[in-house]
Amino acid sequence: METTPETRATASHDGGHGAADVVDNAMPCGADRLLRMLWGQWKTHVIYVLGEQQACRFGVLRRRIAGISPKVLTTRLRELEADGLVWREQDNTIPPKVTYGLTETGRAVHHVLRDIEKIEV
Amino acid sequence: METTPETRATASHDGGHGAADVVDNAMPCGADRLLRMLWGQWKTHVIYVLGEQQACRFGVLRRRIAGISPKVLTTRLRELEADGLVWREQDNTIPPKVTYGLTETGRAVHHVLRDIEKIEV
DNA sequence: CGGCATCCTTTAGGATACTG
DNA sequence: CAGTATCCTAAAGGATGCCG
Repeated sequence: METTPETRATASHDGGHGAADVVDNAMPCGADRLLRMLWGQWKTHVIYVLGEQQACRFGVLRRRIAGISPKVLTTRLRELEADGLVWREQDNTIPPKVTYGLTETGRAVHHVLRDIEKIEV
Repeated sequence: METTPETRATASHDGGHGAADVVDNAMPCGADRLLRMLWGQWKTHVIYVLGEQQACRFGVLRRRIAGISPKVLTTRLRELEADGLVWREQDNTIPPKVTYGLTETGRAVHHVLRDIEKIEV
């Protein structure tokens, strides 16, 4: 799902008969792409925690998100980094020190998260 | 995942030693709940299409969302309805006629969807 | 400390066929 | 028309354990 970005809207060959009910492929839904960056069990929590401070180390992040396993946290962070929502800074020392934070886009997302929170359900 | 709402934050027993790094269980993240309503492959598309008009019949909806199967569309609609984002009106006639639309909350979501779309990535 | 690697279980998503 | 029912595959998610 994450690996194949455009698996849909591939049905434009059309049998050849006159198309009147041809599907509306001009689906706007740019929000879909961004929302997809927020799918997955812990994404919002990561954004939240990172949004509360300027930067955060891996271990701290992990402790602040109760119940997440290191593997999953790493995966989430890599996804968010690949999507340009999170930056990562690594010290190649022993012991290693890796710091994470939100990018500008990440902060924008953090902001809409706060808006979403306000919706009464 | 949808069926077990609070599987996390269950680690408050604490060994007994002074707790300084005790996890921050007061995770706010109310956005998480709403965002979760938007997970799943076609949710945003449904909200979008329904948001463009006042109401929409099942078949129309299905044709406007290229590639979705009836089963999946039904599932998505049931989920959105259960979450209070979509209403459903059924005529028990033959042939049946079922109409869907956004609730007030659904419209609020549709609105933030438009905001999210504006985020530059 | 901050990860990868490996394995496994659960869940989501979809194709197809049938029905009130 | 608007769904169910059944079956199947692909991902996501998570529990270890090892390594630089």
